[in-house]
Amino acid sequence: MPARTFADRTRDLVRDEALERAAELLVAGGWRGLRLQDVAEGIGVSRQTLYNEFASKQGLAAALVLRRTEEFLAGLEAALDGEDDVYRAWVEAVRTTLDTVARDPLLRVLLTGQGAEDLLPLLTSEAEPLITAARDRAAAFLQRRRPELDAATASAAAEIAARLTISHVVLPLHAPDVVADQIATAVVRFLM
Amino acid sequence: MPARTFADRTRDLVRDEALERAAELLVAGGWRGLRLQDVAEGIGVSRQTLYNEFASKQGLAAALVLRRTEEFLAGLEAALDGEDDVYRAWVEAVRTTLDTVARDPLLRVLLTGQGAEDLLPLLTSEAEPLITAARDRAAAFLQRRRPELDAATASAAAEIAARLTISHVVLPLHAPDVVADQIATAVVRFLM
DNA sequence: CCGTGGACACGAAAGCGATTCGTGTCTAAC
DNA sequence: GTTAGACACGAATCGCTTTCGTGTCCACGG
Repeated sequence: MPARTFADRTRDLVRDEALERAAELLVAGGWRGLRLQDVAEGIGVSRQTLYNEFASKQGLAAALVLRRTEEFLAGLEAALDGEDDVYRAWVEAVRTTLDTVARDPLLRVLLTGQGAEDLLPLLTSEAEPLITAARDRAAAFLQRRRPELDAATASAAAEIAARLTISHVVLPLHAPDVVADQIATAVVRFLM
Repeated sequence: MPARTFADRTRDLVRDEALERAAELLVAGGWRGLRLQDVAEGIGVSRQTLYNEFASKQGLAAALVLRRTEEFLAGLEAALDGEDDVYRAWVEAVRTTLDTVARDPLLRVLLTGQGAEDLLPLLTSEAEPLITAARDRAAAFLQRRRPELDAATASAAAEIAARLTISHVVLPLHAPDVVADQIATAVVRFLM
């Protein structure tokens, strides 16, 4: 049981607001345009406090990436678990992913690594892990629903879905509904 | 019957050598580092001759893209038609594509649009068409082999294969053989 | 005749100091 | 424990000059 003192709670509050504000400024002006001064002023603390909390600008970025990653994976898992049928579950997961990425440039960079000249310098070490993380969570979902599947098949199907989804983010040619149906169909048929 | 005069043949020879030399210099030094002067000296003609033949630096790039595209598509089609079984044909097509792209940076740019800051400024108008062209040729192959397929299904299967292949070019996680098997499997199962 | 080499204007890029800006650290004060 | 202020240091920016490459023209020569 965590002994959360008052100091702990204010600390978390600062982290929350700082990351939120940093995300806004980051997508607005890029990595280079992000100044710690602005983040501090934006939430009403001193610049020094941010250094106490995140150690450096890179540290803040790392915390930001960590948070967005977890949010995305949680949303993905919720979409998958929200439906009984595997096909419909996957349709929902793809659709929400497309939707989320469409309105969040930061997530797009984290997932695809596209147009990152100015956004997040740590994409090289974070873009690939996020994709494999998404694949692994989706594979786990598959094995939860279809316990008879072997791990390799589930992982392969999940990876196909992840790669196709990202591909359609990078190069959209069809409506999201059509894409979601195609990917979900490919997955269920791949599973025999 | 084309009346190919001597002038026509020397003209084609100049085009061939110029495009070949330009491709080398392009992948070596990028678009900005490519000087028409060097191309001309490299094949022993004057700079003016290149302008007579390609009109501009952009014109040379366009001709280069056109040629590489056709070479790639011809190789793809040859790989597909080289096998009787659809699964094995697709394994070969994916494998040769991965192989070709691995050793040709220019093709990689044309197919993926990755790392094109300096290579080919016309990727915006050429990268997407090449992908759809590959999809359409692969779909045509499918309908040749399985005449009972409707156009939409064949096109969808071909697009899935194209997108997956490109995805594995951009972010390779497995050995080419494994990838080729997975993609070919996905295609044949997608076709019921 | 068609290719060549030289000449040219024009805009883009490179080189180069002087200067501003932001990070990261420290300290005195509340 | 947070804050405002000061600081060094490296990176980015500015204004300027100079170089470079494109695209075009023309007189010459095999």
